[in-house]
Amino acid sequence: MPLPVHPARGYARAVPKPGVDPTVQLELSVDRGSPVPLYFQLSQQLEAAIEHGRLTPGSLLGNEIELAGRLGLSRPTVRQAIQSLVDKGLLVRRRGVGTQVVHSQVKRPLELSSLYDDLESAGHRPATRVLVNTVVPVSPEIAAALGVAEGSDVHRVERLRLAHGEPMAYMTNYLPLGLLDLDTRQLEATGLYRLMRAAGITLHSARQTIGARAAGATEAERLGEERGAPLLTMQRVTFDDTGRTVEFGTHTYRPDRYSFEFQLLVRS
Amino acid sequence: MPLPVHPARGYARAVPKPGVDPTVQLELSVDRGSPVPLYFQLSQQLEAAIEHGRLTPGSLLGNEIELAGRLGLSRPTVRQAIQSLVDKGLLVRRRGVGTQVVHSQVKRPLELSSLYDDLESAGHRPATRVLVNTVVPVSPEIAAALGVAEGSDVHRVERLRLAHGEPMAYMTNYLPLGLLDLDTRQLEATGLYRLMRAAGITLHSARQTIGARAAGATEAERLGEERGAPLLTMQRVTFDDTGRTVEFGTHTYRPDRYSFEFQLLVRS
DNA sequence: TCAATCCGCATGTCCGGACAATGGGACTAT
DNA sequence: ATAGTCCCATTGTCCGGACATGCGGATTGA
Repeated sequence: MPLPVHPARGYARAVPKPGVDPTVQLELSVDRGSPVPLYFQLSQQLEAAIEHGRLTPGSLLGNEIELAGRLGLSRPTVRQAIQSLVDKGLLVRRRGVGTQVVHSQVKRPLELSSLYDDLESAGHRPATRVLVNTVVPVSPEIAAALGVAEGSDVHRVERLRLAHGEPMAYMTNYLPLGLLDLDTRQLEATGLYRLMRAAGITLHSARQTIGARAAGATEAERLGEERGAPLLTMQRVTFDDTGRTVEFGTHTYRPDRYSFEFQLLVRS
Repeated sequence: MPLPVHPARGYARAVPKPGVDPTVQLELSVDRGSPVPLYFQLSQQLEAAIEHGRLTPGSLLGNEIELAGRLGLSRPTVRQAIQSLVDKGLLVRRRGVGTQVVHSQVKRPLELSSLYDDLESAGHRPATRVLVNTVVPVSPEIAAALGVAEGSDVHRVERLRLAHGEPMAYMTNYLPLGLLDLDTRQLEATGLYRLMRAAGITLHSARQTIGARAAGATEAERLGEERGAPLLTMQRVTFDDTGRTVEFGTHTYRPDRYSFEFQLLVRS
């Protein structure tokens, strides 16, 4: 490049370099008449563009000011949209550089999901067999986990989860009384979490432990395994957004038919 | 105040009800001379107050406007501080009601952490024995997982992790060449993630699979187990913030000595 | 006594602007 | 060539204000 001598303090305007992706042109638009928040409309469109490859990994998003001007939005609104995608792990911001699409195939981060929903969305035709659905006095351990008084009663539900007709998980759950009524037919038609949401319970968080152990005689038989076979185990305590403990569960999985898969994000 | 009868449309000022926690008085302050962002100073103080019980679960935080005025900050700044704690699961906002501290004992959510750091912070005196530290040509599977060309070479590291002198995990890791140099002494002194961070790699996300299986003869011996004993397994692919794959690992754990424990938040 | 209605409160959304801080490239001097 | 310096682009932080929206309690009416 000949680089003509420039007068003092004069810089040549940066030319888009062939190797580097310039600002991507996208058809973005927002509907001010919609009740959907503007930042949400924008973040959804950006997410869809990433999903469909219209925004390629590594490409810059164009600076916020210009993007805001192009859409007729303010910068805070644009920033709010971008921030939500950064939180999802789809974008990375670098001060002085810009915002770019993350290369790797980011799926969804680990979320508090029900086994039933996971199987269903994976096309596994889940089925549930409710084996026990009663009310029992709590043991000291369960009382501690659920945070209820030691003499009280709780729901006890034992279910066998099948996929493609084969047993996959054996699940024992305890729930405080009065939160929701556990109808066996409903329990066989859907998952526990969906019932809780339908009952107006807003799930907030859960504490989980995943481990493994050898199958005992009875639990081996439940899952169609041999005694001593390895089992994948999960224990979970779930809280709603008021802080109440809404569920405690102990699950065992056949490891040849189920494993936990998820994506983690670094919180920085 | 004797509360004189008010004219039409006049409502008596709400008196703090004895049963409900009123707005909590806290000593909060920000230092405008500090380079630490104001919203971050505030969120840290709030988090510390929750941690130490000065903000009790269920108590209201006081409305944002008043809080901003008391601290001499603007509402957006206060909101940013509060939002970061909501994202951490420590606070819950309800429109028309206020922001309150979550009841349950929220620990930290699941983060992309190293086994070494976890053990160390739990006071388990972790030790590492590096068994293999070489460069090998990739197998097709590893090449696919790491996203490198099929003829190329990669680092291969095999380590045995001990806690209290007992074997707990056997870890095999593959890394692309050129990212960092793997010194065996350093690998025995700390964890792999810490080495990566020290080499200027910014971790972004990881894809994990947790399962279980019966131990084969050789892996049983490595962990001091019997053949056929249940093992907890984990596979992980880690990406940095530029989208590069920086590590692929296959780990096996003795389930009587290790399990995965974490907290999940519902993303709403 | 109970249901419908109204109203205030607190958060949710959005705007327009200002200055700071950082990363990288361009230029300069060695 | 190489190291150092300067400047610029872009995001980070912060402000003050405005209106919208949903929840809950108090009032009102049947």
